[in-house]
Amino acid sequence: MTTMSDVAAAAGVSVMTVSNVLNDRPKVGPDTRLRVLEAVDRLGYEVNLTAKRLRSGRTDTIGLVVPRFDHPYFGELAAKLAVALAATGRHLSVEQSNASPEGELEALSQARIATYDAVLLSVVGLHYDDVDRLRTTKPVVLLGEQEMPPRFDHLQLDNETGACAATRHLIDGGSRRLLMTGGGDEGFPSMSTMRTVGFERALREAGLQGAVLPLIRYEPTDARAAVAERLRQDPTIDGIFAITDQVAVGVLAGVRDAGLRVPDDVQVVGFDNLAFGEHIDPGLTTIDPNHDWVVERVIDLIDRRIAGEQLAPQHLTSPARLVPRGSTRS
Amino acid sequence: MTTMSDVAAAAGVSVMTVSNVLNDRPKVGPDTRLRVLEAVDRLGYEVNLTAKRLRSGRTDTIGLVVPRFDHPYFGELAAKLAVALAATGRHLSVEQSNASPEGELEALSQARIATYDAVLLSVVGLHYDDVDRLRTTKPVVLLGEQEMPPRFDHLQLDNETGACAATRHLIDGGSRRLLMTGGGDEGFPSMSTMRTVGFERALREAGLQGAVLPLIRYEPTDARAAVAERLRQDPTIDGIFAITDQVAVGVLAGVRDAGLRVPDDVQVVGFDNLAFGEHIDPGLTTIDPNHDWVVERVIDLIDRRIAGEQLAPQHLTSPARLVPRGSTRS
DNA sequence: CCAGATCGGTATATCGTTATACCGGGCTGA
DNA sequence: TCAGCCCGGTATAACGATATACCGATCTGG
Repeated sequence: MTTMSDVAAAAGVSVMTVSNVLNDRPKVGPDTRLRVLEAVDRLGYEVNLTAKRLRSGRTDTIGLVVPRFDHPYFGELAAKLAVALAATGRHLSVEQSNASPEGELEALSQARIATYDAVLLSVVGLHYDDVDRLRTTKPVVLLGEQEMPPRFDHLQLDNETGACAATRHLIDGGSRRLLMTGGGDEGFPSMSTMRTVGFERALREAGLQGAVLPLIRYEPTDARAAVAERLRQDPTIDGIFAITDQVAVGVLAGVRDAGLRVPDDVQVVGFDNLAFGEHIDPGLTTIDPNHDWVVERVIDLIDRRIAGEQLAPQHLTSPARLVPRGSTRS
Repeated sequence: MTTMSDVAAAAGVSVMTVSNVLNDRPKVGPDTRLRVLEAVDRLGYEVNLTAKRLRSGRTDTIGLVVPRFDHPYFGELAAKLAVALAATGRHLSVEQSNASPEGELEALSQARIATYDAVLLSVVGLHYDDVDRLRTTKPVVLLGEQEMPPRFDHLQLDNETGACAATRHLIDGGSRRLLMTGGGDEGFPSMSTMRTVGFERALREAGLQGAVLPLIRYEPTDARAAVAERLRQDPTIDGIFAITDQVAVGVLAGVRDAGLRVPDDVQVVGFDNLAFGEHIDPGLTTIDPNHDWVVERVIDLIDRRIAGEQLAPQHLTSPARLVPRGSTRS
């Protein structure tokens, strides 16, 4: 490995001068700068980021910890974050929190967090205590709907309002016998609980009754089977609010399995606005989680925290917006 | 920040003893070990990974560089890699290569690569020269179909055989007027070129003719419009090989837009076996890229390289397998 | 009973940068 | 003319861990 001293020797200057040139610091004459750059080029030198990080205490890298890589929701969020961070010369590095089968949550160790300037932690599927254990020097921003220690900055979706809007949209489109697929009150304000609350509020306001069909896992396969089964028992259901778009995909298939048509017999609305929803048939009506808003707020927050600004823990809620497509009539 | 010296002082031992305890090295008595662990616990100490990395030269972290986070293909691969690496106590960190609008490919700098023990580089969308410029100390394994400097280890899919199998499957199902959506000979053995070659080989072997409909971007929206348009011009087309599952989603929509039915009027087959293909209607027949095989080979390779084993650059090709579903008849 | 091995533990140098303090010389201004 | 200032540049000490060599005591064997 060629180091800064090699370059310094080759250019006949001190290491500090090399460092100064490479970091565009003042105090270096134009001719010296050229000599150094030439040496850098000739030796193919590149800085050792690990050493730089140790000494400077900064990494110019933000960590994003997600429960799983293969969920499109996080992929879409990560892509937008990466672009926004790149605009200010920083990098995004994504890690998975539950990779080890024992669920050891190593990505949550304070040691790993300290290797970033800040960490965005998706708390979906994490427990209050897992997060409460964190004693960290670096800023941590929580993302997602789960009750978490209030000392952290925390961004959530407006799940209740979104779910309420989704349900109202079903009612406006003529549905009267509604089913929510996935969800149920989990006893704390989780994503599931809040969306269920929104669903029930819309029902109440319209003077209707509805049912909730709980699911163990919010995946298409489970949802498909459960919905088909339920529709066979109760073919009068004419509107389904799926707790996520992933579930909605299963719901669409389940409705078909039961021999019914979307949206003619049953309207379906999802939640998350994943990219594929636009392209399937019928297009999936859904609630948009406003990733752009989240990205903007998150970056503003970490910038201020990294700058050392003292402000009370921020608990922000992103507005949610209905995206009507072919799976509803409206 | 509490450091190792703080712990050493608190336990009344030297820093090396603390280090020895924390790394399970021998040469430390049982009582001393307890004293140290107690101090670690009391002070809430965790090692500084940056310092550890600088001194030891190892990071226990593997980098995966993908062109974009929001493509499900990479998400699914990353998830499997993360789990496999966790089994041996290592971590996976995912970066996006083209986050900056200027396409500066910073993730490809030798400096960033050096922050990992090894890097898996998805070369989709990269140019030969971008990769050829890399002078790196750490092992780099290329993933994906693109002609690249032979001095690197390189894993690819068997695109030609897969595409041929897909096309043959269409023919077996009764299609005679075939269209490939996306693809075309790019003049070098890219994913696009090789899948096109496979398509044409199957046609030739069956004594059929077919057409290729090139696409600028392999995304559903573009594919949908292009296919609908093409089917209106030529309604006799009765089988479509979509170059990727993402494209296939658009193709399915485009076929519907043209007033035709899948698979009755037009059979469709994709490539990549993305998770959603199982759940849409009709289920998408596709070619499975064998991620498990790739993960196994990749890990074996980097383990040997990290261990310093000298072996010629490995160029491996993963077998591809047909997954028949409802979008084809057979 | 003593040489040599073993055990528990430590002092010191080092990884490759950046922060800090400092230094000599040419200018400026009174 | 000389005090003081800026300019270009350097020497040295960290950052927080690990590798290496070494050391004194206790154990073992002939």
